[in-house]
Amino acid sequence: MSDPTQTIPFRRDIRSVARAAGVSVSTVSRALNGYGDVNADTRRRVQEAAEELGYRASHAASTLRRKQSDTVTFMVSKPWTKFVDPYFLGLIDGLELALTASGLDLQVTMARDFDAELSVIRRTVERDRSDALIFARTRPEDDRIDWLQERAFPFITVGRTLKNLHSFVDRDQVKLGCDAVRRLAALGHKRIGHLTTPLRYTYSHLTMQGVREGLEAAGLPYDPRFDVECFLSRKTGEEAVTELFMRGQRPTALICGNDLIAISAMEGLRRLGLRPGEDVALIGCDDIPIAAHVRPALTTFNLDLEALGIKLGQMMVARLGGDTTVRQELIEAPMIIRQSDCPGGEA
Amino acid sequence: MSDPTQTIPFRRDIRSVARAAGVSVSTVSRALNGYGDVNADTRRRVQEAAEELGYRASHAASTLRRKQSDTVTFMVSKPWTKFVDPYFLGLIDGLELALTASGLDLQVTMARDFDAELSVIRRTVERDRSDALIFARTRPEDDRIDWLQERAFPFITVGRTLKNLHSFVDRDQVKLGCDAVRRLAALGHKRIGHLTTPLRYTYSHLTMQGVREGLEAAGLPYDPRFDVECFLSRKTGEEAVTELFMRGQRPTALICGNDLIAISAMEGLRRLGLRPGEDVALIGCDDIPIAAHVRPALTTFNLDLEALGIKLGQMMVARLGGDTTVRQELIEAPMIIRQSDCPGGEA
DNA sequence: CAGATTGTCAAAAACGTTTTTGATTTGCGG
DNA sequence: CCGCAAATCAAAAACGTTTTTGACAATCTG
Repeated sequence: MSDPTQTIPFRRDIRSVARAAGVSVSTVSRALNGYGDVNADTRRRVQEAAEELGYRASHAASTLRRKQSDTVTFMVSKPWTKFVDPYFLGLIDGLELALTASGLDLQVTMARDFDAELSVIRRTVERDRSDALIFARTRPEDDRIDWLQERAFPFITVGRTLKNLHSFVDRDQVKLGCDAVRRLAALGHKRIGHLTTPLRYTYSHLTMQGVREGLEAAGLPYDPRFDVECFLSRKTGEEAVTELFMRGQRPTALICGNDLIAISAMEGLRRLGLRPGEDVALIGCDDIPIAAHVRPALTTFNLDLEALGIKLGQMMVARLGGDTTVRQELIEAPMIIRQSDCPGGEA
Repeated sequence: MSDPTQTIPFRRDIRSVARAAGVSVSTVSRALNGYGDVNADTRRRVQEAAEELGYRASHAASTLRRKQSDTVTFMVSKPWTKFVDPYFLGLIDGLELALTASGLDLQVTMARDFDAELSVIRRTVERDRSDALIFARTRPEDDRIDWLQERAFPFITVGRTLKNLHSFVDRDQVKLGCDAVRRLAALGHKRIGHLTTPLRYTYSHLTMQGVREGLEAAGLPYDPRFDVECFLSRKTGEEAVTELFMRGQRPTALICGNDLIAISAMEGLRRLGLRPGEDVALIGCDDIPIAAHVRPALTTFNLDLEALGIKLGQMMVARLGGDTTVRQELIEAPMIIRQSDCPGGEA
């Protein structure tokens, strides 16, 4: 049994405030929402009464009447809930900062699995729970985006699609892949493996594109047999490395789609009797906190996710403010050079 | 400019459905909400019409009328948004599973800093956005809980307080601390350091209590000089180790409040010329994904957070179903023995 | 067969806001 | 001193549901 020492059972609706302040209901509303035609003295009286009673407008009633909830929904998909993905948290941090600065609430909902994604979106949109949507993990062709565009519902994605025209923020994955190759090529590597993140996501394709461009720029041939797709849930970097070497490819360097793949790949290399960072160079991606602490310390790409989130939030504020121009923002990811990318490349 | 091929501008309110089905508004509501007094045939017709139109009841209107939102809010505090904390994600995963199974929506909001916590709670409660609250990182005396109890607003915490009587789920931290000491004592260690998580949280105190109980059970003296508080944002395990050894204490084993502290402490040991897992034993806590991959692989405590989340969700369902009995559930955390807890203890 | 009961539905009253409309006062120029 | 504009506010009409009330049949009971 809950046993509160002193409950507060008072009715805290707008009528009580009106009574307490000795004005009409409509005046209370105008006073609290900062409208013009209310006397400064009256406004003060109303504000005091509201404060006194601990009154705040019911969100449901306000939303119903105004037809907007001042709420933005961020949908997070399954892989992020299962694996610890730094992406998610830093991004939301910045996003929340930008949104609350403009009086918007951020609300996060989960999509348990692939199919749930669309149904979460439908629940949110059809029930009018939110003014706009944000989600990531975009795919080359993404039916979530088709659905939203059919209904002209505001949304911004983190990541691109290859089919639709829409606003997004994204990391410059192409440049990232290119930079990784350039770095390794400069260190003398000629056979560069690529352990990619799942290819169902657009960003994996863009990284691959960057890798290919980098190879071309370095005058190296592209051989698809040096690519292995890593599914975080099933095939770790360790297994990918094993597969790569079993296949007969013997890369002297590995570009890894993320840091967990890279760290796990180090394990795989050791199992094959190779020393990561000495016999085989590695470059990761994301710079998760542990990346600096593993041995050899991981060379990787950082990304200021909070900044990305802030930019995302500002774009959303503009969009909800009525600006419907499509904005597509790319962020550069600087390389953090540590120890895992060693020279190499003897035949 | 967004350029949807085919927008759907139709009004999708309950009136349209009523018109389409040739019945009254009230019948539509009763039919869709599964009430008894509606003919099976009529109900089918209504459901078809609703399906056809893509109708769902506006959440705001429904909430306003029913005075409940069928929504539970999980408030996540700053440290979780800044540091990658596996706690958060797995827990929410299970929680969401249990809640949606009962038709409740989970919604996550962020509290940017210490002060924001109460104001987030106030926004949620006073504006009636949610039927109940969940939050973690409880402190020995927690004014969030005072505030909620004053208002008799439903909530469940993850973690305990030392002052109030309320429902919670928690890990059995005392047993955990005790187990860690027992393990190390059995391995021959006599001088055991404790790098605790921040003491403003209750669970740190409970772990310390467990450690003390374990020492006593093992016949070892408790010396507070072997405790160092680690603030994740400022003092990593590395610095804590340095401080501990500089102080002149030379523990042969370290119990670390979480795995990041432990991994960072390994670094500190190496810097002092000591080999973690050989010269000094370490036990971490939480079993984050990387714990198995560092060298030496970290001995730590696992916790089935998804199970904890499910339990939490079920408690919440019961609470919102009208059951107001206080429930306090403790989960045991099994030790995962790897390599970092070596024998030791020679004087 | 009268009266009571049931089954099915429509009408209308909420829920707590915001916004429109219009009424009353006040200030002001002529 | 009179009409006109500006300032201030109250009344009332929404917003889209759910739930209560009650009306009308059809069915049963005695």
